[in-house]
Amino acid sequence: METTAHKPLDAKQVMGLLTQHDIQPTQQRMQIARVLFARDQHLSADDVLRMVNQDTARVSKATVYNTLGLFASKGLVREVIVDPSRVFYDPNTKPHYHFYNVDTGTLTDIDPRECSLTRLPPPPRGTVTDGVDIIIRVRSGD
Amino acid sequence: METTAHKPLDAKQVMGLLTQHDIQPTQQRMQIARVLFARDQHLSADDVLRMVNQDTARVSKATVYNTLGLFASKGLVREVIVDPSRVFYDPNTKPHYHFYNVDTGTLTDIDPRECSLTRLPPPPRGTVTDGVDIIIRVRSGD
DNA sequence: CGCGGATATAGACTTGTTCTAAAAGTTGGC
DNA sequence: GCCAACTTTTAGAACAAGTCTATATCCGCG
Repeated sequence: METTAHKPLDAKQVMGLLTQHDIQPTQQRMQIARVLFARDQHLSADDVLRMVNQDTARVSKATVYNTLGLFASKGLVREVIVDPSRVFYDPNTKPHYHFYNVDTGTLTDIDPRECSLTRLPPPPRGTVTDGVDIIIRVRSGD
Repeated sequence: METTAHKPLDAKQVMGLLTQHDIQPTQQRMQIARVLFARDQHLSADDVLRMVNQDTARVSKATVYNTLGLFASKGLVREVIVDPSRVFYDPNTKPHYHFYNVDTGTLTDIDPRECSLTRLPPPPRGTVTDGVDIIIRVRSGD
């Protein structure tokens, strides 16, 4: 059901990803990238902080936030804003959309071929399009 | 460019709106609704708090938040989640989509007839669709 | 080695939002 | 009209995601 099935990446591959995106590979950036790209998933900053620190390694909260922001600005990951209480980071930067389960807080990818969005309106005067998000909000029958 | 051009409503009409949506009309709910429905606009809770209190009237922060949540749950207004730093409330509950200018923080409505979204994928097993959001993020050429 | 710029860090801080416990308002029965 | 039960409002404390600040650490280069 996922758009792409990432395989866990080794150190060399993660480093490649960073340098390709103009990001100096440092210890903590590698660790964070490793967590993000371990699989297709949608993690909050807090998730990343916890996962990165669950074994010995120490990465500070500030660094996690800085790094996720950096990754997003360099196009390494995509920020997904569906829940006012936290931002999700999506390692899949190819065009695709999302289901968001408001009861469980779960995000699921939608392959862009599964929905046809044609004929977008032109952006307002003096602006340029930056991205298109489609979010289908769903509920578990509660 | 707006989907619907609301005309400012008088007290009687605002009360009608509330009762039609199963909401006990109280003083403060009326005031908040009056601000929201004064025109087609996208206000944050904070905007509403300020506007409701700018003249004599006093409505507490807690009440503004409670009331906006109540209105949203009763379908009187729509919550628009595009910015992690605040939720917007949209008095237009008809299906429509949004431009979001990430530089200015401005929301603009998109008439659904301006973009054709056909063929939505079915919601994941055990879930029902709650709503579809389309957000076109734009930047002012900075 | 040791300098300088980039990066990381702890912890204080900010800010939107929620919670809590108490006060005020509303309603219906008598 | 008056009381009891319920709903709504309130001030302010609490909370949590995210940001800021000032200091420390790292790292490449001469």
